[in-house]
Amino acid sequence: MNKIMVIEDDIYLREELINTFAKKGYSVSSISSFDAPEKEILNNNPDLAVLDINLPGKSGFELCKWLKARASFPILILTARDTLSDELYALGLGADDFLTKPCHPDRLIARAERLLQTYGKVRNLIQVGDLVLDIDTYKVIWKNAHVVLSDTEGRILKVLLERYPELASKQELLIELWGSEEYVDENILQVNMTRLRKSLDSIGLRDMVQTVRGQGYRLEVSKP
Amino acid sequence: MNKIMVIEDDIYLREELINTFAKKGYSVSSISSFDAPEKEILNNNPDLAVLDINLPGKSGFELCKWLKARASFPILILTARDTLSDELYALGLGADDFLTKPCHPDRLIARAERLLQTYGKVRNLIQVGDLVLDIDTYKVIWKNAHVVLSDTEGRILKVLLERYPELASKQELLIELWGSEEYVDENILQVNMTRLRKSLDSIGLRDMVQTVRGQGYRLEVSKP
DNA sequence: CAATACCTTACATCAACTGTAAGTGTTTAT
DNA sequence: ATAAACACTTACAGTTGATGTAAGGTATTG
Repeated sequence: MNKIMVIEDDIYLREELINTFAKKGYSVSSISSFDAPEKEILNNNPDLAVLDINLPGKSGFELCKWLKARASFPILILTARDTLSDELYALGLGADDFLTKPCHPDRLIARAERLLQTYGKVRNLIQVGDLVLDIDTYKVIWKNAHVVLSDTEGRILKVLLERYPELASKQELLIELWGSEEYVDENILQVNMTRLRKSLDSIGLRDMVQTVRGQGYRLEVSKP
Repeated sequence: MNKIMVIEDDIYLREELINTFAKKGYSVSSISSFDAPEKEILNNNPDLAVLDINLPGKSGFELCKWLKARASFPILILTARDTLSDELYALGLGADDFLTKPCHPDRLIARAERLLQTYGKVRNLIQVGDLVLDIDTYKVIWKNAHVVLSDTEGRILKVLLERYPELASKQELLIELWGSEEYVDENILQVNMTRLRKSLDSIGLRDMVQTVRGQGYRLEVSKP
């Protein structure tokens, strides 16, 4: 069954939420510490996150934005802040739904299940800005165009997307793609960079892969 | 820009909705007759449908269910019926969001844009029951498993899914896949059926492709 | 039990992907 | 200005996976 992660600091509400989902048969986990919640959530790799806004430390808004840039599970915001501007802000950050407390358990369940169903179709996607990469098939979607990359091109783009907005060093790429940086001709990386750039060009993504002389490569993605 | 279709019988509200979306730069269309709205909507092929519930003739609920079985664009329900049971019913039918009138235009826009963004990633998918096929890459997703089919296998499955729940005749398949049914050895279809079945087996989809002796093949898909 | 329809496996051909090699272009430092 | 270092591009050949053909096996029907 699907894994749901509850990120809520009020202990009573948290237990109630866990109960609500557990009764429906979901495997539920929650945050044990709000010192570094990001890592804990990513490591848990849930199918859905239910997120409060008013948290100790990093706010739910920040967390939402941070997670959306890295992970591909849906985020449902559940908060007592019921103003329209909060809702608009959350949706703008990429939140997938926005419910206000108090919320009827049936509504919460129904909304959560809708998200799980929708995202069941889009598993294994990495999204950065307008760009989407399917890591099973290396299909790249951008605006209304798409192209299917070869295996090597796709693996390179995957590394670049995972490092974004940082650069990926030549060493990292050589190790990730060819197992070692020793005894591997750096030319193989250059050749495949050319190939990747050509493929991305074909759907209008010119100059997306930028060279950082002496260090590596970096993506330049226009924000949505 | 994205196409939005407004399905609302109250003429004043309809114009207001059209205006709201048009001002944001969307291409908006609406229903001209409620005699046979299904065909008109499908022909229009929008990126998003905004749907009222209380309509003359077929109700919005029925329409939602009918569309979800055939089309792949998101449906946002906008209605004056504000009970929880209405919302649960709509979400259960596959509606992607449920807003109640009166609704602030900014909220409507934000929710609509979120749906457009999410569904931008899932373009070119055929879904029947729990099964999803990406027609660009022929990736099949089922429950938590997936497999990428070869070109020929994928094209066969695509035809089978398009004909579902009817059968696809051998002639149809031969013509669609190899251009003609004359001078094409029927064995090539059998060979590739074996290959397709083997691939589907590998993710647990045993006996999904059924033979109808003397006629063709049919899918047996367990409903979600 | 024979005829028909369907299934399976092996094999050769073909196309796409990949790494190597060699040569060209660009940037940096002296 | 010029050489050295770094990066890019193109061509080529080996390898791999997909595809259609062929041949033989299995299942269903009357």
